[in-house]
Amino acid sequence: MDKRQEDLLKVIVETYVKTVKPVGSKSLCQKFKLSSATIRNEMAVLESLGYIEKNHISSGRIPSESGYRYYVEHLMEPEKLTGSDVLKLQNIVKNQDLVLSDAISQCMEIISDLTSYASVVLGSNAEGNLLKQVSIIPIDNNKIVALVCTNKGVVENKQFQLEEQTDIKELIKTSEIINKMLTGTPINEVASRLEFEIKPIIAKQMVDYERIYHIFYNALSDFAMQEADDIRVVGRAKVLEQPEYNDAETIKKLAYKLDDQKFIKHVVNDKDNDELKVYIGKDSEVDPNTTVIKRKYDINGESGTVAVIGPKRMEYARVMGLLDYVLNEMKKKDEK
Amino acid sequence: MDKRQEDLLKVIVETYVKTVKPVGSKSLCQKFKLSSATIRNEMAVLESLGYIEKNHISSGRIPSESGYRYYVEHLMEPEKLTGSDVLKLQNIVKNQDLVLSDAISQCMEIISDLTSYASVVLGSNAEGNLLKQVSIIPIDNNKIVALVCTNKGVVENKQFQLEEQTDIKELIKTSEIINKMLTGTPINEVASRLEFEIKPIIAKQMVDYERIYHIFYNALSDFAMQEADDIRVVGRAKVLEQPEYNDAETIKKLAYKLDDQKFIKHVVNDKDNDELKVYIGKDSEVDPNTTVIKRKYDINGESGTVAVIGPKRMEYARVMGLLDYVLNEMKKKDEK
DNA sequence: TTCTAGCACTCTTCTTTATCAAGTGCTAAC
DNA sequence: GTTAGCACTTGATAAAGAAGAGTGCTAGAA
Repeated sequence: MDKRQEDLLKVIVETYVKTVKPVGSKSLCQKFKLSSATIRNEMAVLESLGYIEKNHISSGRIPSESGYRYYVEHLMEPEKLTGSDVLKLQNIVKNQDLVLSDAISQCMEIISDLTSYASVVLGSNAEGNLLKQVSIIPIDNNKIVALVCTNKGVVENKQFQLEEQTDIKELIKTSEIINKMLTGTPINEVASRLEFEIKPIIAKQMVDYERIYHIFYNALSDFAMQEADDIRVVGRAKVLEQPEYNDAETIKKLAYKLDDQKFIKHVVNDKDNDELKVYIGKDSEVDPNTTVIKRKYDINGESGTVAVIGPKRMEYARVMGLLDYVLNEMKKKDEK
Repeated sequence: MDKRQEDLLKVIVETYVKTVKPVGSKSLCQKFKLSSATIRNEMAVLESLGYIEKNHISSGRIPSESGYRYYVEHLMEPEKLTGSDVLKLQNIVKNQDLVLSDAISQCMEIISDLTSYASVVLGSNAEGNLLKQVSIIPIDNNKIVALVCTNKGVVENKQFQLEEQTDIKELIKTSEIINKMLTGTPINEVASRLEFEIKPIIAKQMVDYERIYHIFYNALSDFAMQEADDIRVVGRAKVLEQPEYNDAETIKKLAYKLDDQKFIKHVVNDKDNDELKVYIGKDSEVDPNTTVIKRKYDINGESGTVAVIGPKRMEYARVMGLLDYVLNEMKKKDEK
């Protein structure tokens, strides 16, 4: 591909992204100061290379998946944000109260708003977390809340109904034992240490130890199952408005997938460990017309993943720019 | 309306609910042992009363909104559950660990699954809750988690980034003061008492009291704003599969509304204080083809609202039966 | 070589037209 | 009060035609 062909591909992608209409040769004459015939010839080359395709024999061209990929990898660069975009994000970036994970969540909400794509925030997996503290808060005579907090500040709470014979004092005592012995334990090992180290101890001291064990086991096991890492999807409904989703069946399927947390987690999760990954079309596993842009971050030990889900015909440069901006600002903020 | 007309309306509603096709006079001959002409005459009466309508001059009849309403109020009664439905719900009902609110949430998930409608659980509004306890958990030198727990076991947690000069000991001390002085305060009054009672005290004792006040104010104000009462919508995507939603525009709009928590909260909230309320069609505010069945519960002081959102052509009797069953079982369980 | 004008061809989209089946309302007779 | 019969309306479906956009290819110009 020579320079002119690359230029042509770039213009085709960007035009199609804007107009959502197949790009014809005539419409590009002006821009290239060439006749439509010449452009048609060049287009034929791009088509034979697999970068563009046509819906039917006499339609304009649209970028193929590899066309988009080539565009993302070679032709595009992250767009500088506009003033108003910066303004909207600044509110959050400047807010000193916000902990990293919350700040990122809120920024991703804004990004979803700005772009009309869906955004995903996958909190740092609890896997690496260490147990910080468990607490029992008595609500009334037969109800308690068990709280579990990790060293990264992830909190899980669960209510339990007690039976008559269970003594709240014993529960609290057990929580103290756990805090003394298990603080600092990786969260996914807690359940087994609970069984083999804590259970024997309380078995000697307490009447209703089975039940007490059961409660802590339950409160802690959510983490072990990794259900605790919270995934948040924003803008599910907004992305459906994109014009390529114009068929009832497609929309239903897409809505279904976007609503399925497990699936989204799978899509966004560590299929690859790259810092930046763009899954275009079929690669997205979401829908042949959909792209997922995924970025991992690791700022001062706190790591996680953010992603944007939109049509294949996505404003790649803009989204990249937005993500760059947010993660850079976060890094800056952390360094201060 | 005489008995025969009521029967006819009932059959029309139930047939239409099953088939999603306008009901013609011929198809009812067998069931009523009458000629189609007679049925047509009776249908004309029902139509003049506004209970059924036709799409166009020569189509079969479909129930109108008031037709459905009449059906719900006079012709239908809650359906007894099938064995398999009971079986699926029993798993949750029998689980002694589950606190009421969790049990109800999980039952509503099952109901959404069984019916393919969306279900909503609106946790008891935090408005009536009283402050039980606030805690500060230090995560590391400059990060803490602030926990707020109410007398009904609702827990809210929020992370805060500390600045250098803020002393964690002072934060913890403040939390103790709050616990001593404000426990039992209605949650929506906490913010103002914090300002007028706590702030003056800590102002005397602590250097960085402004910042400390700010943290607690923030942690507590979510409740005051009533964002804390958690609403959960399940089956958002599933309900879109209903055959009446076959137009891309309609589906998008519906998806949009179901994804909007504020809107759903508005729909399900106390427009009326009735224990059971059925909003049919336009009354639902969701979509002219949609019905919302809403039930409030108050079991042992814990109150909340559950709702089912489905097509206007809903299996009313079944949904009513399911809701009856769940709430009755919960009540029984509580009495034990 | 490289570019361009011209033309036949293909395919989509939109509109028009015709036909079919379902179901109604009405009348007259049972 | 019920029914048979018939004219009529409407939506849905398919077929046919016209318009428009855009292509590929050929032959000639720069």
